[in-house]
Amino acid sequence: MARVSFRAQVLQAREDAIVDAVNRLLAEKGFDLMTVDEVVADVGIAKASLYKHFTSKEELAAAAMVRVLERALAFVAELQAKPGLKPLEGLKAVARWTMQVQLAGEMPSLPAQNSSLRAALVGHKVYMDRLLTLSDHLGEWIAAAQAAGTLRTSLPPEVVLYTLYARACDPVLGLLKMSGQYGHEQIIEMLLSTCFDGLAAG
Amino acid sequence: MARVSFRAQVLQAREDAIVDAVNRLLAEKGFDLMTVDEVVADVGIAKASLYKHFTSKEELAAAAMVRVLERALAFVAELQAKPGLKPLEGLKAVARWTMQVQLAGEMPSLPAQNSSLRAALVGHKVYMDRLLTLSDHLGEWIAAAQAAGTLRTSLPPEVVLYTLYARACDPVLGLLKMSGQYGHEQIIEMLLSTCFDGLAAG
DNA sequence: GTCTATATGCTGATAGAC
DNA sequence: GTCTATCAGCATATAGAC
Repeated sequence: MARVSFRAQVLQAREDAIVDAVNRLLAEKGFDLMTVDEVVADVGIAKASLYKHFTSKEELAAAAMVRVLERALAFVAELQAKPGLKPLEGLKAVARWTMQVQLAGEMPSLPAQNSSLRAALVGHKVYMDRLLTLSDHLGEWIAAAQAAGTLRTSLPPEVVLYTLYARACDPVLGLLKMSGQYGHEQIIEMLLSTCFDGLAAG
Repeated sequence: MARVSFRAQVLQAREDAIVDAVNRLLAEKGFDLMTVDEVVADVGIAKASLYKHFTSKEELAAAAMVRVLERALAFVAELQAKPGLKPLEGLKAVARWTMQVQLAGEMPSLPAQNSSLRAALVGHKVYMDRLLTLSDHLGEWIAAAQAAGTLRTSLPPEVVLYTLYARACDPVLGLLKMSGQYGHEQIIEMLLSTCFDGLAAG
């Protein structure tokens, strides 16, 4: 195990604080409306200092996304350690987890079609690695669930995967939360139900 | 019928051209990335002229949304004129229509959580009127479908309504379109299927 | 109402001293 | 690496001549 100097630990802590702030602001206002000035004001450092750690606003967003993806990967690993877990249950658990993160105000929201950000993200090696790794794990569950007959085989795995990812930024969740009529657990169960069982009567 | 002067017609045509450009740019880049300069460059007028018609960028977005909502209302009216249309079929037809508009690149995309825009929209009388009118019509179909047993009664009507509205800005559609593996009609049928029948096997 | 020219503020990003 | 001070550019919105 490599020794880590005290100085390096302080730097790491500062970077963590930056990513914390970025993550919260991204969840709150989204990428376009988040400004670097807000980030530095939140962390309590000078803007030039931030740019020593991260070279652009896009890289800030990528760092926040990487951290969320790694949390997701950790959650998936936890699930996979359970023996006898059915693939469909794994998929539902992940969908539930993304909604919990969203309700906690910890899910960064990136514009679906921002060109500058998309370009930066697809060119970001760590981000792409985490995203593809997660997709691989979910893809295995999807294939297994389809083989087990618990997931509809008429849908291409890709469509299932995208549909699950979309639950992480579903505006319906925000609307229901804002209405104040339902508890968090209730919202999650209803959205899980619409996602897996659909709107139509069985 | 009121007589309309030639001058007024020209002004109306110009406003239509402005809303055309706004609608396209909103669909293409979204509200935050759309600039008023692009709009006026697209229409071929001076910026000050645009601000004689619309007093702010938010009002431009509202005008585009009003036009889309009125197109939706016209579509609903068309459907309601058909005798014997089942409520569930009406809801599916509307969902299909929103996806077609989206695939045609004609669906304005507004940020879900932009504060300045949201405030302007909820304070915009015409926009709110059209939105509530449409919600009323869809709400009737939802109630009728639940009464007829074709729509799950375990879901509050509000949740169904929001879920349908969310199909109009579903990122899954854009991802599938970008992948290039599926035709437009195929994409729509798959997403309709996930929406109404769910992901799980029946 | 339309135009040219401009006001005003804020953005992401840097220079250079310490 | 951190800071203060600042840059250059672009955003929305407006003044004032015609």
